[in-house]
Amino acid sequence: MARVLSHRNLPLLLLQAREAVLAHFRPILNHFGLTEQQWRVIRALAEAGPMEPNRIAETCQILGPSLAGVLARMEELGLVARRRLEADQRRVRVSLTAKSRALFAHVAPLVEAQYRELESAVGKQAIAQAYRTLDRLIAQFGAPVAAVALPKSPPRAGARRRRATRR
Amino acid sequence: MARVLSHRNLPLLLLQAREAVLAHFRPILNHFGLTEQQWRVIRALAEAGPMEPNRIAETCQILGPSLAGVLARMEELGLVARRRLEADQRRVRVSLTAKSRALFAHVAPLVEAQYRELESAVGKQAIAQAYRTLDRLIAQFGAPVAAVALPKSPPRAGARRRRATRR
DNA sequence: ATTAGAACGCTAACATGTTAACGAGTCAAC
DNA sequence: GTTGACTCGTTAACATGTTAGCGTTCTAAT
Repeated sequence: MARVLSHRNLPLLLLQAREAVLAHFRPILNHFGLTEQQWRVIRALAEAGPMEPNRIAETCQILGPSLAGVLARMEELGLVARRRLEADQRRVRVSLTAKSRALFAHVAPLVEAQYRELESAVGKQAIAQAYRTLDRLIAQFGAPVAAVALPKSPPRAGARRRRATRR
Repeated sequence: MARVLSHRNLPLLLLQAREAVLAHFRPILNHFGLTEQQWRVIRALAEAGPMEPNRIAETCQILGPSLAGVLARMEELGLVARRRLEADQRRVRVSLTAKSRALFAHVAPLVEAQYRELESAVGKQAIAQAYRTLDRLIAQFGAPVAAVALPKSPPRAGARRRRATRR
């Protein structure tokens, strides 16, 4: 658990914290053959009901293009169902299946139990404190902040590869 | 900035917080053609001097296999140099080049400036508070915690694909 | 009725994350 | 001196993250 460089490097510190927390839950998900993202999607749909991809994306913090693949594989595995909306053919409704609902019923209690395990080891109010701090951080950093001015012709590390036009 | 599901979901909250913070720095790195990981590596080497891959990995929170690719591309771009240690031919010493040192000299002040911008917008002690909370979180969750018992034959979402032996 | 924009989900191309396993090098026991 | 366990960096195979751009559908202005 090396922690050099963490000061004046908030993103890295958040990454390390996330890893430290997630390490306690990863074994559960692996045991059920679920990826972390699949579990986020299942959990979101189980708690909030059927949703459209863009809502899932922002809820689960997964970008659209990633989500397309995640949902495709989950559909393949029979974990979600996708159908176009009658009213608007662009939009899609994603819902859980019987299989994923059953899976959720198995996994959720274990995740909750692990949570309580951590709470009792770390202290309930320490975790509550973390929630408060993070909530505030997100709210404050979400508001617009002035961006530093960037030089016009910077020394670039690597030229961005050009995209091949598809056809 | 949707924030449903965040409660009783600490990993997701940390992910959202990280994204909220990083959003303010990503434009700088993109401007210089750097990926987030490349910047972490350059910063680490600039601050701590030459290192071996396993040290870089734990410092930058990048897993070994990912780092192998990151370093290979960075070497290709002339951002790092790799050489085997004389004493132990398994080990490697990674160091910055003149090019990446120059790049660091350009980028670091901008990152610092953006940091100060955020501090003045959010409040210095709010950020200090975040550091304290995250440090404690990492320390406490890093310590061993009892793991919940897992069922023997779980309903698996997807069978893990078998690995093809290479030869 | 037609058409320019915008919304939505998606594909494309590449970089990275994750787990397993490999291959070369080291070192200690025999 | 061989052997066998171990370390280190890496490759392999697949899932996901990231940015650009495409194609269809919808909407609104003409």
